[in-house]
Amino acid sequence: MAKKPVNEAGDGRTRLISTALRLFAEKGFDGVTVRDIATASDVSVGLINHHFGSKEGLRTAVDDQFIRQFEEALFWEPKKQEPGRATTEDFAATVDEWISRHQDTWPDTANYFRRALLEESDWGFAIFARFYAIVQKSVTKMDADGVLGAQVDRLWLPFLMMYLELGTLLLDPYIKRTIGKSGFETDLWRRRHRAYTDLIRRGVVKRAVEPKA
Amino acid sequence: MAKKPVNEAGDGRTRLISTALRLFAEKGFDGVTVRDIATASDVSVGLINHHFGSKEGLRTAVDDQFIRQFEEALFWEPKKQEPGRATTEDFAATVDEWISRHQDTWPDTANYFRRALLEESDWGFAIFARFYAIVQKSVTKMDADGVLGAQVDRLWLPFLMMYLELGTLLLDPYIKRTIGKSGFETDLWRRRHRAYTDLIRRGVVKRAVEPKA
DNA sequence: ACAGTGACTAAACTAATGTTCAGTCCACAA
DNA sequence: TTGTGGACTGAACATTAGTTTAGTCACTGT
Repeated sequence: MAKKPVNEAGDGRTRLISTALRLFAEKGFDGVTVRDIATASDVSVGLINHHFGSKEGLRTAVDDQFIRQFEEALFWEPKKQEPGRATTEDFAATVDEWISRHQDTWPDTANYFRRALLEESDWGFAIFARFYAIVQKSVTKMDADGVLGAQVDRLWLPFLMMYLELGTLLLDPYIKRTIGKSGFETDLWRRRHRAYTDLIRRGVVKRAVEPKA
Repeated sequence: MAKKPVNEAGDGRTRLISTALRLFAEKGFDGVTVRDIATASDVSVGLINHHFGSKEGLRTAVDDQFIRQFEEALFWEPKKQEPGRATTEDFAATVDEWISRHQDTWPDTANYFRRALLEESDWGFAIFARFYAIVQKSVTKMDADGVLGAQVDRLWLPFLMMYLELGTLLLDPYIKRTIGKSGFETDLWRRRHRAYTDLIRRGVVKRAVEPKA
């Protein structure tokens, strides 16, 4: 080999972070050894501690990069809305758009997120809280606009909506094994989107105000 | 201590399994050492290998017991139904009943299940598949009874229903941190049940056939 | 040219973790 | 009483995995 002129995928530090993200996503933090990561990144073990102090430090760096990647979607704010129109769709649409823009790295991202949520990391909660605030706000808005039925449980609705929104993220491996393809494949994902909004709207919106089919 | 007359909680083997279930649920398989388990079970390390051959063997034994516990709910079959009545409720009701009957061990059960899904174990998939079959059947039945709207996506509906059903199971730690109490607390769980069935029915059932509020 | 800085390596180190094994104790059958 | 078997112990063992460190190399500023 030549003189190791900063690998095609960046320097050691960069490669370590992106490789670790992928491996953590695949096998979980405890399921990967520092040697695995080093080998896959084509660097020596020592470099991990050189750059990040410890394996835990590497995890932090990975988390940071992950969150930075996600910020865009996370700090989304609802734009001006025409009253009477369900704003939940805007949120879903933003997420969809974000996903399609990151399609190449999406599988890793999804898996990493899945594990973070299930491992109950602090930043996993931060992301959850952020999601919750958005959905919650959207529900409040709908309520203020008078499109929510009287019987609707204002406490549970946001959570149920999050279940529907996060369900594919958390359970996609099982979707895949059940129907043979990922729920994130473009056509399926689009269908899911329609099914989801239809379920929400027709279940939640008062019949009198219900939009034309 | 006397002569170690089979601890109040059964013999070593029994205690190891139930303790391991709890610890695995709390910290994950990799997050617990055999010494942790042995100490908490008040036996020596060696006993684990004596009975189960390896830590992995212990996991298998724990899985077996867990599945056996779950069998009742898993092998539930819908009873005779009055047509026109949404059978999804029957399933949800069965699950609710099962949970209330196992209320004492429920937190561990929920956590263990959560982790199993995350780890994509084969039996985790088996349980998922079983759930899916039940919900799927229920949907087919509703369709045959003509209570499903024409626009409803027959492929996604079962999954969306599972999301709603499993959501609290998977995300309860976050619910707890968000509203201060577990979604499984009796009153909240009951409210969730109502919110869920209401969301499903009014979103899914044709308006013409919709049951009296 | 020279010292310094920082990325990077590879072997050595250390703590931990799963496993093995020789041996104890007790129940039960011959 | 003897002895056989299984539950159980705990120290020793082997391996693994994270960390430390001495040292190389290339580049930078003086």
